[in-house]
Amino acid sequence: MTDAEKPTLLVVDGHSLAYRAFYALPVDNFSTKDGQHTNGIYGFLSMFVNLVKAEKPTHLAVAFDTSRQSFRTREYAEYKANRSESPAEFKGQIPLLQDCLEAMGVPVLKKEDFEADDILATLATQGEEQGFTVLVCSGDRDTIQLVTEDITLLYPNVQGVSQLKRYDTDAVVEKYGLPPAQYPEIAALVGETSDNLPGVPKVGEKTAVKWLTQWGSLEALLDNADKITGVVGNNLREHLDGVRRNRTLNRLLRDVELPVGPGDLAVKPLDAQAVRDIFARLEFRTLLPRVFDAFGADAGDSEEVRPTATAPTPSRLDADALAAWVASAEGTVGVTVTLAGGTPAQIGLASSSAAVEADWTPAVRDALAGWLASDAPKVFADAKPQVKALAREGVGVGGVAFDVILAGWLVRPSFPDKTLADLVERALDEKLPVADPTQLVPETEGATPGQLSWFTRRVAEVQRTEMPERVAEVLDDIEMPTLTALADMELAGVAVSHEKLAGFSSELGARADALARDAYAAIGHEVNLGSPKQLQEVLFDELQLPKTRKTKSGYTTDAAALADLQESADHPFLDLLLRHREATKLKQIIDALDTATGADGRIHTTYVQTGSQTGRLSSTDPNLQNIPIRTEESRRIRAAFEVGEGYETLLTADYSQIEMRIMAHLSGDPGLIEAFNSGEDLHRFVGARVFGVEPADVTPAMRTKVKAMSYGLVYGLSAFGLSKQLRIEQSEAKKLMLEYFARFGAVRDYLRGSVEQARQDGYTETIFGRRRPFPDLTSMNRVLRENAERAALNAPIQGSAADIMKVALFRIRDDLASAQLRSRVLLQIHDELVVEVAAGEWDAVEQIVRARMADAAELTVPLDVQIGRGGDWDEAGH
DNA sequence: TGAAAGACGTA
DNA sequence: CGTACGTCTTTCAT
Repeated sequence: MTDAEKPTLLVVDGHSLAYRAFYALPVDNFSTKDGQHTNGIYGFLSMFVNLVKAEKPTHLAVAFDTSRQSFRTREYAEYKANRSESPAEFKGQIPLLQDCLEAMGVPVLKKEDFEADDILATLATQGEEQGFTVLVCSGDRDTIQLVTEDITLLYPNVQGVSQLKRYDTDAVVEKYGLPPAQYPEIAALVGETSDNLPGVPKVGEKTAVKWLTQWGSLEALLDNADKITGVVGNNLREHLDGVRRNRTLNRLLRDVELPVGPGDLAVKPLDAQAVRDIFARLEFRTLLPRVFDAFGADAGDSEEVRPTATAPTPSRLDADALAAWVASAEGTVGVTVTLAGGTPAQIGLASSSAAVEADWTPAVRDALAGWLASDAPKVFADAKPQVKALAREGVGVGGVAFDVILAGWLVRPSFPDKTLADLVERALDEKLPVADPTQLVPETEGATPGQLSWFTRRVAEVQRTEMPERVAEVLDDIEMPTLTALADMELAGVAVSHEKLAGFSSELGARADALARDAYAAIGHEVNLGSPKQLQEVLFDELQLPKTRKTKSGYTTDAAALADLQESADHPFLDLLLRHREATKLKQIIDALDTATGADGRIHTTYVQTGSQTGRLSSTDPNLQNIPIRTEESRRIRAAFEVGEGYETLLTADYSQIEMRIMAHLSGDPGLIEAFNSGEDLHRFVGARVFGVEPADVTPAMRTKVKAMSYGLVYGLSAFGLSKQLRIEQSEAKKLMLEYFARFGAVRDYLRGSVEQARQDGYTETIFGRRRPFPDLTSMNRVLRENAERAALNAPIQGSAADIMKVALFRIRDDLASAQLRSRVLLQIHDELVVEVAAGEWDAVEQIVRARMADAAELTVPLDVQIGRGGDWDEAGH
């Protein structure tokens, strides 16, 4: 039986987790109007539904203590005697919580004289024997002893219950240095304060582990207690009985007689009405949909019945049969590699007539590697993580012909479908079978990898026929090759200097503290400088400064507004606040980068190819597309991005003024085209035209104005906005715009015309044919319509720039590969690339980058590329 | 606990 | 009353 087929049993210690939730959530904020406290219930259920949603158990139970008394207190009266009576506010919540669970169809187990953990231990042990994958969720450390190959402990972090840490055998060994079964021996020596079980004085975890490792077991250690020297040896000898008692008490019972066994705990449908009723009583609203979602039930009101999609039952093939199958497969093959923590777990393949699948084993890998690497056309649902996982296994993937997630995004960039299940509903109007935990005898197993591939193929077929020709070209010619390039970049990562980051971080930390102290002094008391709400009180109530721009709940304290305030009514607090913000912001960014650095000393971001509505990429975990650059000091962060081991230097390449160049191309404006062909500085050229002077006589002030105007054009700037930014009268801004358009009239005509075109078509289009729908352009709501107009103005320009950069990116990658160069692209920041250059390859790489960026699109104006070189990103960025 | 709001970093 | 993003912190709901 494979893991995927094994049923999963989840057993939860309701008492300990609700208790933690009770202390994690402020009790005042969680009570019903008649005064019933609900924080423990809410916190527990919130954690619980997340757990069920994430782990999808097939069998489930929650255990509770019945009282403080148990066989342990009879054996040792002091057991847990140090615990203060749990507050009445908490106790009252337990029966209500049990009611909730019962309404949700979750078995609630308790047994007089035993603790919840004994029930967990019994069920976990039986479950393991009966072939379950068992998850134990408890806030009691003693449950560590239960962990085995098949039993994993989920243990809440220090604060609250939102984060659960997984303890499998490896994690326990890593943390304690001994196998899980021996954890109680450590605990017996060290003692457990919360259970009122004193340990051997002066013996902590370190000593306990050392002794147990040395003697092999607690028993052997105690037998040889006379051989331990020193004070700790004496202490041990004086506490032998205590240690034995601890060990007896912390042993969880695995044979508690229970009315049910694991097999009786199959997840069953929740009673929707009962859940609604009790949640209404507890005044839980947001929790309701989450519960229905986690338990796969329908909230009830509007049920659309869709047929459940069907697929052939995939054959499970061995490596040789798989190799034979792919060799004879015709047409595009659907491929699904299921992942477990970034490594392949199973693979499923589907042709038009059959589906096959297998666990991912070395034999399967070797059997399929050749076909995977070949040009044989393949279709995926979200290929990038799968391609990356295969790459880590040393398997290249070629022929990545279609990705249904990318295709779905191209057609509906505003509401990209995130999963294959979404697309099966949209494209096939069927429901993808999902493992339905609410059904006693599941009608539908979850779809297997082979079936997922089958559906992926079918979705792709429908998408292909429904996709406009030009959009299909964007997918084939831009997005698919980009996908592979991005996978390479993410795998490569970028090297960062921990030393540089750490040094800068502590510097900024000290500065932030000092600034905060000065700021408090300036107003005579402390205040949370990170709280806009508290700052408003200080600025507008205490200091009586003039009111700033309104926000939804008061007045803004953003940097621009504070700078304005400084002009009208300066107060020392303002400058200190601004500088504090700057220092803490930089520190945050630095610390985030530091923690994101992998064991290889590099940061591996994830590029979200469907992350924008315009065609741009986005970058997450961490976002490497918003690393500071504007201030001299912030560039020290860029200086921490360095060339990595085995490489010689970093190369940066960026398009200068690519959006204005696209504007020149799209509008065909002769003046703007001439500006770019003249080689003159753009803003100087434009300034000369607008103000009617020689280029040499364009003053810095004039240049600033036309520069703001040019950039603003791309965003749909108004006279109001322009006046605001340039801090000039609105009338002057209006005049500037009129002068600008008098000289560059085709630009205005283009912008107007493109919005009108979009209004008629319902979408905008980039130079390459990427579309973005704009239904709001015909809205009767003026705010909606005007917002859509500005976005529609911008979309073809920003989108065309994104298209061009993508083309450049994958061509550079391909050229570097075919020239057999080791150098590789690491980062893309919209109009900039960062390349890691190997020794001796600079000239070749620079030539490739320059050429591929410049010729990525054929415009009426040249694409200018700036190249920089240096040992770090800051140096290279000049 | 998790969603929303506010602030701010980039192109 | 300027487009496109992601992340962090605080506040608030419940």
